Amino acid sequence: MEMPLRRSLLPHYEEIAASTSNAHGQLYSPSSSALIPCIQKQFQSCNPSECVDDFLADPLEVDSAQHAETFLQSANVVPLLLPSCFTASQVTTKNDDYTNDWVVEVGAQTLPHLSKKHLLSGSLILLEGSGDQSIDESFDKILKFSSENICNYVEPDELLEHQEASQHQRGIRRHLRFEATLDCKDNAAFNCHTSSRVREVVDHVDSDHQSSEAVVVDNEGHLPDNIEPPWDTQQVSCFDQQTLPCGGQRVEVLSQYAESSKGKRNRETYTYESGDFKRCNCQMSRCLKLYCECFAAGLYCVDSCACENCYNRTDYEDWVEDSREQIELRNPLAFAPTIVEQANDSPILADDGNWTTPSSARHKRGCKCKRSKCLKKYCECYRAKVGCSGGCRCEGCDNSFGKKSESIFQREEEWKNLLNMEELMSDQKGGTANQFSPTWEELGNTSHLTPLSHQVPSLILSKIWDFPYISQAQPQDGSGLQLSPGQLHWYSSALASVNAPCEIMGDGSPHIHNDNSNPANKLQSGSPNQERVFPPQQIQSDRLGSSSTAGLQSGRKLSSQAVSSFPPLSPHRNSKDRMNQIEDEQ
DNA sequence: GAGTTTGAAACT
DNA sequence: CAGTTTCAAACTC
Ligand SMILES: [Zn+2]
Ligand SMILES: [Zn+2]
Ligand SMILES: [Zn+2]
Ligand SMILES: [Zn+2]
Ligand SMILES: [Zn+2]
Ligand SMILES: [Zn+2]
Repeated sequence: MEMPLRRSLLPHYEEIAASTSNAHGQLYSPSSSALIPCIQKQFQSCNPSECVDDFLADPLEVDSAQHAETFLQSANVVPLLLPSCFTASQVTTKNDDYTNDWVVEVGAQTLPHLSKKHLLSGSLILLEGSGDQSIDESFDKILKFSSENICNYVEPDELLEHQEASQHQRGIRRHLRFEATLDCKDNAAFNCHTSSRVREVVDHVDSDHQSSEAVVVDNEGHLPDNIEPPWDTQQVSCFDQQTLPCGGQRVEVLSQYAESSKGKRNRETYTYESGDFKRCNCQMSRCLKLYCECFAAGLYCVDSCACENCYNRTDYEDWVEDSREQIELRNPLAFAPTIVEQANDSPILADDGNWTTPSSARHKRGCKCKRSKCLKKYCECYRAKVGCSGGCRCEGCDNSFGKKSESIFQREEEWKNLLNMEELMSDQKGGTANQFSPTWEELGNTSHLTPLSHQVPSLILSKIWDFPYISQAQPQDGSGLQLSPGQLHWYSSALASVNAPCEIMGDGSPHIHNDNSNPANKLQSGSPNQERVFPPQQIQSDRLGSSSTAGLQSGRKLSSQAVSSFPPLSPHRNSKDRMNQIEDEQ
């Protein structure tokens, strides 16, 4: 199916999303240079009802694989420049009011915790244009491609009913929504099949067409973030997994668990074929503490969350931000990636007779399990589907992904201990004997110590992969999730620095796990996983440099920031105060 | 769905 | 840093 191209110049649109998505629903992040020069070729708003009709009638029955392949070839672009960083709706362009330059933003207003100061120089660099004509053409193709999945629609912002908001943002907003989802089910990068799954469409009524201001709206609550696309690779992640055209109507994808009446209007429900979208269930934390898995993963809560008194919403972006900062004050690495992949360059002979290089991803902080034996999801290591490491303080570890005692880290520790002992021994030679000093005999049998391979940290997986629905062992595109600014930072800063990603086999488990409780497991069973592995030094340097990004310029507030209605912000209020204020509200 | 168990996060 | 409390998920029935 080839949807008509809806693209034209729309000078009255100040801001319009230029996201590029293929039929897999994945966002393609064009190689930098392309974006700016071509960005003025914008999308024409389609007739809303027509769009919706299209959308409902034929939800992206596109020959996606072929299309994507053709596109990629013709575009002559290397996928994976910015894999799985953001959703289509998180990429926006706008004309800077002052410089008249086109600005590309990745998720500034859509990423929940993201303010402009968090915009990474890396991603911006990637998106800044060079004027290269061939890339322009490529991007043209991208636009063409994505335009089939994109349309505008006008909707009155509910929040504009707030006086405060309307003072700042009169008139309508033009919203881009990419809120249907696609499955991608193939281990080949672009050999995917797609299917749309739209649960719920919420009608909104147009109003006030007078304003020329167009704001790409936040994507609060719009997508089944935790949809479990059976990505088999992260390689496909140049594309957003969840884009669909949806004009004139606001399409919300809501969980089967979501309350059907949250004051929203005119709901019309469609059902997904499958999927478990439920997420957090917080009651006391307001989803502003690490207790909340959404918050901890750097995601906004979604409608499928069953949380109460949730502040982890775009409406409360400032509180989210404050809470983040407060937590990072306590632990600067609180939102840092927690799963670190260390490439084990010692291939082992797998059951199938092939040589494989087992992953040695480990939890950075390690667990402290006492009763679960690291055999249940109580254990963070097990939950992340990684083995326990020397960093774990677990007791009676029986982690089936790798016991602490068996980990290369443990072996490394043992070797270190051994070497320390040797040093002690050599020191002793000229010194006084110590009854507690080990003897060479006490150094014992080292036969159980397997030789250490060169263990180079090669992949730092974002904490987002810890999220139950996005496990590291089932690598999938993180796009579509509303990443927090910090999350985006950790992630895309690493990605932005990548020069030549290499690949390793991604299934880190040397063991066979039949985790039927995880739908993603079912969907991806039997497919080889591949993960991107990034050069360690760059990641390291990026991470070290991460603390210096706070000084990045901040632009005008974006829609989601301006519509916060609870409670009014005091300009000089610090984080602690704000959090206390929240406490007081209770 | 209710109740229990668990270990991280938060707090002191 | 350690001990305690709080919290929400995982688990059990
Ligand atoms: Zn929550
Ligand atoms: Zn949530
Ligand atoms: Zn919440
Ligand atoms: Zn454990
Ligand atoms: Zn562990
Ligand atoms: Zn363990």
